[in-house]
Amino acid sequence: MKTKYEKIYHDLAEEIVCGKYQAGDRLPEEVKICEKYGCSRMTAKKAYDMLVREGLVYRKKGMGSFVLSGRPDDDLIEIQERKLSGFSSSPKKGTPGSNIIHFKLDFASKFIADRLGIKEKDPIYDILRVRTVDGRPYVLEQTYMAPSVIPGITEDVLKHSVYQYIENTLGLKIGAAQKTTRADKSDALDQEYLNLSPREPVLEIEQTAYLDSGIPFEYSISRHRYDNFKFTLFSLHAGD
Amino acid sequence: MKTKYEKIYHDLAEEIVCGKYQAGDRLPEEVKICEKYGCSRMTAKKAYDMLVREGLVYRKKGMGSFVLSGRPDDDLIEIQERKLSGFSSSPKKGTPGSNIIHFKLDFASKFIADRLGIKEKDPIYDILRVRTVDGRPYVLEQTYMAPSVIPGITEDVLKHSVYQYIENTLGLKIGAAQKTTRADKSDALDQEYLNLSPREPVLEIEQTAYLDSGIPFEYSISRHRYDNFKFTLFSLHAGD
DNA sequence: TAGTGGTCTAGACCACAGA
DNA sequence: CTGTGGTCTAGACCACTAC
Repeated sequence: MKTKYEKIYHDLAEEIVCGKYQAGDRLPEEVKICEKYGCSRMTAKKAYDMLVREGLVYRKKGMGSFVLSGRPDDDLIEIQERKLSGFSSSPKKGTPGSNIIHFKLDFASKFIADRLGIKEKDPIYDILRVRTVDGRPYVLEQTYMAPSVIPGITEDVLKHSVYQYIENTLGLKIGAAQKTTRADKSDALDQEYLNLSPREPVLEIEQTAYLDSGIPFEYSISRHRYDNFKFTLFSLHAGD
Repeated sequence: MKTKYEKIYHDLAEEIVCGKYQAGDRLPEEVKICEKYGCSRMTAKKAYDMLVREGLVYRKKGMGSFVLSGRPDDDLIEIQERKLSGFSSSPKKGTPGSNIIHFKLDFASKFIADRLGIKEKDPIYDILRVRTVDGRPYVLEQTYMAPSVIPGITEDVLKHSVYQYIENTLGLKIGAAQKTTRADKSDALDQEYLNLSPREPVLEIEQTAYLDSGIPFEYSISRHRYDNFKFTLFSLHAGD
């Protein structure tokens, strides 16, 4: 929590997700926030704007600030594109697991090299994993990373969290990601590892993730079982 | 273009997409923008922040502001979740069309009523359309809207743009949308109207769209052919 | 050291909603 | 009318980068 507006934002977000403020409730006006935190209105507004961008809060001139949805959930695994804790994937119930199918060092193809901003035949990590919930597979993940950018990946790191390794151990900051989503027929690999029949499709998410410095560090293709995965997004329509 | 920061944002975005600034180019520093537009640094920064959030620009302390990717495109129909012009769907080449399969007034089911914030059995528009490019179908769209919120929908409005009708004719402002994406097997309806075989899947996008006032005005389910549609998203990782 | 962006302030004026 | 949020300013200090 380095900045004031982050502190205010986190406090409010916390109070919303923890139910102190329910959907429809009115939030403190900016002036109240200013008094409480000893800040100017610009700073309070900046915090509120972040909440608005995430779809947690709705504000209207002359009326005030109100909590929007505590969205209903169902039993699908869900990625919510909210920034509360980065990319929050909520496996709901069940214990998550991860099986490494292969983890090797390889030479980059032109295609991969382009996406990672490295040269063809530069070394890359080539990782294929199946993620499971209660032992049942739900996603097949092919990941490529350049050791020149992210050194020291081990099976142990993969078993835990690559993102935590990058941020905590390497001290790098993750910046942004570009994602593309498609539906596709399942292929032999999908069918084997996700336990699908040939008629059953997958949801593919292709992602290039960037460090804070703008350097791409990961290119991945995730293929999800069609029947237990959804991808949720909240998007504002107009400019700030 | 009501506000200064919108004007600055639009000017810069225009210069980027039109190629005056290429990927990697350095953009004017804030002080230069301040001089050019007669504004304060806060205002210039606000415009730049919008560009950063959309993934068009990358900034770094002590270095400056730089254009990021003018992304490569392929021949898939693509929805890009950038706010340049709301939700921009780019059918690339070909002339888009829209066939209305049915357009009727009905009574809301509990499910639909919940999503549109109306009461069960309140009247709703029930619209089923196929969108085409060069006569070839690519998406089957089931849309529900409440006449109490969006009155006066006609086939003529549907032939053009519902969103333009809402903003220009009704003078309402569109605020935000919540979207959920899944893969699914195609059903008989999909197969008929999208010309799919039973083995071929669809990409389903479920959307609730809200007015600027927070009132939901549209609930829709779009089922896209799997082989010519993708959904692209740029997302920042951390707080502002 | 000079130049950049990141944060923050203490005001100001406006537009809008409600009593 | 008051209270709300939306915009905007003219400065300030800091952290970082490059030289």
